[in-house]
Amino acid sequence: MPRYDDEVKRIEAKWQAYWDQHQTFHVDLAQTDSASTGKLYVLDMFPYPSGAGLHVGHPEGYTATDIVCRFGRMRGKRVLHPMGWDAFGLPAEDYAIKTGTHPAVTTAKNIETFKRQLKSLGFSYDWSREFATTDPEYYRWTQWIFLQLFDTWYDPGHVWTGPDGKSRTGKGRPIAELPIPADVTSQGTEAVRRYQDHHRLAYQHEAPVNWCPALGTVLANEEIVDGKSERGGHPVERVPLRQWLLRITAYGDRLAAELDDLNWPESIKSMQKNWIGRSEGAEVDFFVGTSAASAGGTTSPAAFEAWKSARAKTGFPQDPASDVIRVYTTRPDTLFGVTYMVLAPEHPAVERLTTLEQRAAVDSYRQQAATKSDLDRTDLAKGKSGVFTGGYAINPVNGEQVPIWIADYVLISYGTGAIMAVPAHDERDLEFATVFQIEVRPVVAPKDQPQHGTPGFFEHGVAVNSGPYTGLPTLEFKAKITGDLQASGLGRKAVNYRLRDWLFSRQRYWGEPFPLWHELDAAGQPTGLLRTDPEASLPVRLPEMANFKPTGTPDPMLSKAPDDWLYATAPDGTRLKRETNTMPQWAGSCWYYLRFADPKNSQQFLDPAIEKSWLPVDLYVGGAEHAVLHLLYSRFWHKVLFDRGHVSTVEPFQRLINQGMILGEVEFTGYVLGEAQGAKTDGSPRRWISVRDLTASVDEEGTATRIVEQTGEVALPVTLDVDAVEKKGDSFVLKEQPQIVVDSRAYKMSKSRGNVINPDVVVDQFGADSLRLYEMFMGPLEAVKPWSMKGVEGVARFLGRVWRMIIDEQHETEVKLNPAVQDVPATAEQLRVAHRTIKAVTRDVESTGFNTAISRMMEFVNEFLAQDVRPRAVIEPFVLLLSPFAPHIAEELWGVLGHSKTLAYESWPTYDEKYLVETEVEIPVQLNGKLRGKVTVPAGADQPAIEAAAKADATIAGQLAGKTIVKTVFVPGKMVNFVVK
RNA sequence: GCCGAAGUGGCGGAACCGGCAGACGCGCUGGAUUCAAAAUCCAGUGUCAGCAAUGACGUGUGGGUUCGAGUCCCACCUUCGGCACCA
Repeated sequence: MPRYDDEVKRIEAKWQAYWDQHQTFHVDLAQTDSASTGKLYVLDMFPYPSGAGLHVGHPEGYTATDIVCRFGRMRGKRVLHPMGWDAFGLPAEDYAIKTGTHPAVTTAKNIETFKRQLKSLGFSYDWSREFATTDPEYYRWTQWIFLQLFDTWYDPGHVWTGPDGKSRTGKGRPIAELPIPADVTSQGTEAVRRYQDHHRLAYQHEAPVNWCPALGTVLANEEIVDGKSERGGHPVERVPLRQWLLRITAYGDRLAAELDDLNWPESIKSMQKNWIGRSEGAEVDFFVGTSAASAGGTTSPAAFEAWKSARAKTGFPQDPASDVIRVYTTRPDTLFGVTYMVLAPEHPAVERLTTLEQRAAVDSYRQQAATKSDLDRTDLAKGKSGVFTGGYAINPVNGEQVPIWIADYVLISYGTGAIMAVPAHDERDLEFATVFQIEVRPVVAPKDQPQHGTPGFFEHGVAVNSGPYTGLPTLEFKAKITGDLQASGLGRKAVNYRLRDWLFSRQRYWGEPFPLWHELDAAGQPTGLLRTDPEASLPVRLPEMANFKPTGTPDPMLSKAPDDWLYATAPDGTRLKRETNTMPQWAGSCWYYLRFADPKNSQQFLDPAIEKSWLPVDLYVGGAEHAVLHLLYSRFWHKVLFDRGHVSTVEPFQRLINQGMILGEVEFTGYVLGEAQGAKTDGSPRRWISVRDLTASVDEEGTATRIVEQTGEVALPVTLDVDAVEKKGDSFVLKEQPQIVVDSRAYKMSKSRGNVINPDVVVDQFGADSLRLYEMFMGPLEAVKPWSMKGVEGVARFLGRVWRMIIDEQHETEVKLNPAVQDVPATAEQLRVAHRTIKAVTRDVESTGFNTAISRMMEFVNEFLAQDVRPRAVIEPFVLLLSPFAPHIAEELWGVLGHSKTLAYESWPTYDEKYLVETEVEIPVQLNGKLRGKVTVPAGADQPAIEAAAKADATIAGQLAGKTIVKTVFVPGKMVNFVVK
């Protein structure tokens, strides 16, 4: 009795070994194949090989791409489907700190586990392309790309046509092509080098960074959630430090605009656009004079007039001089409503503008702001705070004196770090003005009541009280005044981004070293001048280190590296010290999709011929948690490589699908009062409380709890058995006490909740095919879905039925063909079912509707299990349809059906419409749009025939009696509807 | 607060262009097989009324368009994801 459940382990091991031995999925990209119908590059977001092993979330996307690949091969496509490891990063290093195990050892071990697990699922990767981002032969080229970034400056006005034939403005160009101003050239080569360094896409910057003492590293803004580190939830401090940044903002426009042509979910595109946050407005200079503070905080009208007429001649300077405060605004139309200005506390002009009387208050406020973490700043932002500097500026449009404040609601890192405040028409300014009782002057009115300006009106409208501009609609006003300011040298059009430059250095060990040296002076101090490692000498390997304890300071780990790694003397005698920062984890994942196409190339990062024929990635599948960062960084690098002529496409990922998260099993949670955690119970009746009477709350430790709305008493959650609850109305209640409403929901899988499903366990119990099939059957790939072990049993049962449909279970020992499978012609009805299934499954796979494709196959099996004769001519195509989903059982059945080699390259079945036509069809009959009956008529029956049949039907006739048909709606082949009175 | 996605049986979900709501699976009920159980097979299963034929109601809520709305339009509610002083 060879039952499927008894055979599954043998079958899966057998076919995994077969695919390995025959290199079934190996693809040689250099080879051309005239018979192929094109290339298909399908990529999974490669995993970080954590110590916890594979999670059931991983195989979801991996199964989807595997189906697409297997389907593609059967349709004659040449398929590139690689897998590798995103292996640099914090966890391996944290483990090293704890145990002393070298991160390379931990990483290798974890990779081994992941690989074993992935192989046990039968994915059709070309494993010969495998690599990890930690391989020196890989990070050699990561460093090489960094050198490209270092060698590039962005020329925003450059108009050019790329290899894609499209014209665009703005290009990353070699630093050698950067025009050097004459006054810089005249200062000598060192000045030129510094000028170039100032314009590179990779540059150094001293800035307050997010220093996390617990992790011993500086974090990027994106790695901080609610003021705490994303990993571990540790507090973060602001500390000034020299950092490497990548000038991603230079590409802001192109990163936003070039999303349009991509086949990505609209939600991801809009998330990226929001993240980039492009805004258009104007920069305006407010005159403060040269000695504002010493002049008692005010500036003479005469000096202002002189400045203005000078500006009319010179125009608006590129960089503001110290006699002005430059602001950025998106609403230059509200210039007549300005009643104060605000500088960020860190703004360099604060020092100069602060009067003697205000100095103490300003200094103390600045100190507070500097030490505050972002969290504190957000917390305190619930009310606005700020201090008057004592200084004044002059409003360029009306010559008014405007008081200058500092406040931390203005950020130094956005725009110019200074704003003109218009409390009447900006919510934040209004809040601030209310706290400090500053004048609110309305200058915009709603279109429908244009007489008076309306304070608190934040939308577009019509200008009032705005001198010569009064009466203009907002948009016209903006355009006009921006032009006028430009003409008089007082302002200009400006664009800003919410996106900041990318903080690219980390102070950890387990990352790519920078291929850079700092020149040292005679005293051994850095001069600020840099040298690069020659390309031929890459990779710069990580030095061996004795211990991995963090330095305890923001100094990088590598500053403790051995001297022979740290120091060198250049041929010209200059002493050099290595850059000791390492690159962030994002670096390795920014370009791995390129290397997969040519992973062994020791001459180039990627062969241009292969790049041209195999890029871009046609389908990229991964979790939505990478919707912004990874995908934005990758696109940025790709565009730089494009500008520098190393790749021929502007975008790396043509099509993107985000798989939805898999949650744990649905849980029912009731709440009780008067019990402590884990203290139950003496058998006394529990004091159940309905969730309707509870409200969510967060305690001091940040843990979410439920409390009684009226009394504030904390309710203890109790997990309930399914049998203890029932549905009542819209909610679930206790069976015993139906007035007690309970929670019913699925939670994110987590160790602490204990609802994690281990794929190894599922494979062991049901087999890889069942796991794959279940994950695809759960629902749409993109949806968030709860796990259900019963559901896995369901698909395992289906595979058992497939097995019995084709295999003779009566036979004692041998896996033999079921005698019902015969070489006889299929009946018309059997052909109809088969071709209907082929049509539906094909369409569903093409549209990634895997759940419905599986439903169709289930219908096929339900149909054919009931038949005593199962013609081979319909059974074989079915096995092929099933094979991308459940490849092991399909290969086995294919063998039993008499084939000697893998079905991986068999032609995908095709259907013929002629088998799909039915002889009779059932037509629904409606009366006034309501279904009243059905009539069966020959296929292709015309309207009169169907109407006659409908009227002849007993129930319809009864309903029609005594009524008049006013109208008949007829949809051929679909339905007929009588409108009656 | 802003941006995005989604609300359909007891549960996961299906329904292509506005045309039979609930495919397929889970669960549940009854039956067959069995000494018994597992496994398997058969039948039923949106709610209410009815012995039944059948009827009424039914896709988050309220309105609208239409012969006909889960699907289109307007307003709102809830859940999830993202952003959050970006001037």
